[in-house]
Formats: sequence, structure tokens, C-alpha cells
Amino acid sequence: MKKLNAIFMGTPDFSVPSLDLLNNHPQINLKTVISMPDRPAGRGQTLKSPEVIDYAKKNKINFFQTENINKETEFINELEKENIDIVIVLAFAQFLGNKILSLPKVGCFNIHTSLLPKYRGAAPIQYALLNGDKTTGVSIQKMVKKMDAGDLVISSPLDIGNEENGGLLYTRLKYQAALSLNELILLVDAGKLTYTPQNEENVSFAPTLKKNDGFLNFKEETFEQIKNKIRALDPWPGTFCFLDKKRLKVFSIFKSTEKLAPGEVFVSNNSFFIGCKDQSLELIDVQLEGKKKSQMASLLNGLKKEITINP
RNA sequence: CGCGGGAUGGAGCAGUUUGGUAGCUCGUCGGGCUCAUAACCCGAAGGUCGUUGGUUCGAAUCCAGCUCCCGCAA
Repeated sequence: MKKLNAIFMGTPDFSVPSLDLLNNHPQINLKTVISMPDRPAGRGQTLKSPEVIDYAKKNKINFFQTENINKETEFINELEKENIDIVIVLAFAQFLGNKILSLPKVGCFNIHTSLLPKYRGAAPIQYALLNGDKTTGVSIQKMVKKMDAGDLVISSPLDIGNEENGGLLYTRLKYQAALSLNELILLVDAGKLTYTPQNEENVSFAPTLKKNDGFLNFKEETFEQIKNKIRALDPWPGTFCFLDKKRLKVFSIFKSTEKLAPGEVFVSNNSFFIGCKDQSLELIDVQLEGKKKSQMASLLNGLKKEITINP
């Protein structure tokens, strides 16, 4: 059986297991890896390569970095000579134009971490948790110009644990994505690919999360909403409020029976209570700006003055 | 040289501007009270103040270098 000539497009660590699978798959001849340019990152803002590029360098795979693949006409012309069969896209953070979409014989396939048509967009994992879903999954769709709207070829559900946070679900889906990719390759290889159009009536969106989406507004959010937000955005981008003027990251809370007005603060026995919209909660694991992660009880020992939250 | 905070008994902090015997809230240990207690009372142990050097009669405190931790940002 002839090997499939493949191109992989992706950027962060999330894409690496799938890339690893392609790189080692007997049915695949991996031609090139395409990713975003190096970016300044971390304290000191030193230039850092996408994880996918690190992998490519380490495994001596051809790679190409660009801000916008659609504008790289020269590079695309080169690719056209390569007889590409399939393009795999996972967490690439770029849209693909017609030139790329029509490049491979079989098609461009995108691995998406939700059960499409639910949660089209950049942050499906977090949205599933934010909404308290019990199930999510991995979808593979044949890409079209409209974002995440192509016909489905694989839809593989995954149960979400009750206390599961964003980090764990992210990791599980990272590997689930690679397993689904293997299914796709086997189907393509056997010529048994089937296309199922998405039901447009059930479409929902999961737009990119910003840092400020992690703000905990105790006055206007219910306990359940806050709880899900902490779970969903842990460890990234994280949830926070303000203790006086300083940022206070919040990692875990307990439900409390204290009767407090929304936004009201109450301190007792080294416990810190805040009223939210429908009931009240106690802060447990927190981290004050410039400090290490600690327990709220410990932090309270050092705080003497009146404390205000979200002033 | 992206911006900024921090390092003080086991924990969280104050003290640093105006150098002069190290303090607070907890925890730990012992004792007391109590049917009992995470509550209360009495007492005790525990710190070369991150590290190196400098200034000084004297440095947690002033100056310089170094190490480590963290928030923003990406």
C-alpha cells in the first residue's frame, strides 16, 4: 500500500502527540510541519519556538514558520509539486484559504476538541466545563472556508469527570486527538471515509478566552457558575479577584452556609467568606500577587486591616 | 536589558524611609478550665533576618553583586 504524503499544521504542545503519531505512522510520509513564528514569551520576553517546532527540530522533520500561510505563495507552489494527499490541522491558530484547502488530494482535515457542531471556535475545552457538560469529545472535519463548519468524518465522545479541571481534560483530549487521527488515517487508507454534514441548527460557539474572562464577579455570578469557571479555567488562564488593590488568584472554593449579601465579605476563625449571587462561598486555595500559592487561612494570619474584595 | 512584587522561628506577615538588645497572628509542646471542643486561660520551645562583600562603634534596616520565588505581559 502506498504511503500518504502528509503535511501537519499546529502550534502548541497540544498538537505534539498527534504530530508524533504522524511521524511514526507506517501509512504516513510526513513531508512538512507548518507552524507560527517564534514569539517572545515568559519573564524576560525571550524568543520561544512553538512546541511543534521544537519537536520537528528534534526529529529532523522539515518545518516552515509563518504568520499567515495563505500569503506564502512561493512556498505553496513548492508544496504543489510534492503530491500532497492529506493535510492535518490541529490548534494552528490560522485560517486556511482556497489555495491550501485545494492542495491535498484527499483534503484538509481539522481535529477539533468538541462534538461539533457544538462549540465551534478556539476554546471548546473550557466552554464544555464552563457549561457543566458531562460529555465532550474529539471531532475531525473536512475543512471548508467557514470556521469549523466542514463535514464530519470522525466524532468520538469522551466523558468528563465531576471534578475534572481544564488541565486534565486538555491533556486527555490531547491524546484522544492523536488516537482519533489514527482512526482517520486508517479510514483514508481503506478508502472508507464517510462525510456527515453538521446540523446547523445545533451550532454553538466557543470564542477565544481572554485573561479577563477569569475575573470572578461574586456579586453577579452564582455559586455554580463560579465553581465551573474555576474548574474550567484551571490552570489557564486561571481565575482571580482583587483583594484590596492586589490580584488574588483563586484555585479552589467551598460552598458555605453563611448568609451574606452578594459581594459581602465575612472573616471568622481564619476562614474567609464571600457572598455570591445565590448563596455564599469560602476561599480555600489562593495566590496573592507576588506571592506563592497558599491557603487563605494562612494569608489571613498576616493580614490585619479591613479586607475588601473587588473594590 | 519588557513592567513589577517578594525572600525575617514550622505557616502567613510587621519592622527597612528616621541603623542601636527581633515583633504580630497562627501552629507546635506542657499545664489549666470543661461532659466535651476547632473555644477560652497560663506557660515554653523555636530565628546566623536568602547569600557574598562594603560603609559604620554598631546593619533585618544603608550601598553593591549573586541566588531563588512570584504577579503582569506573551
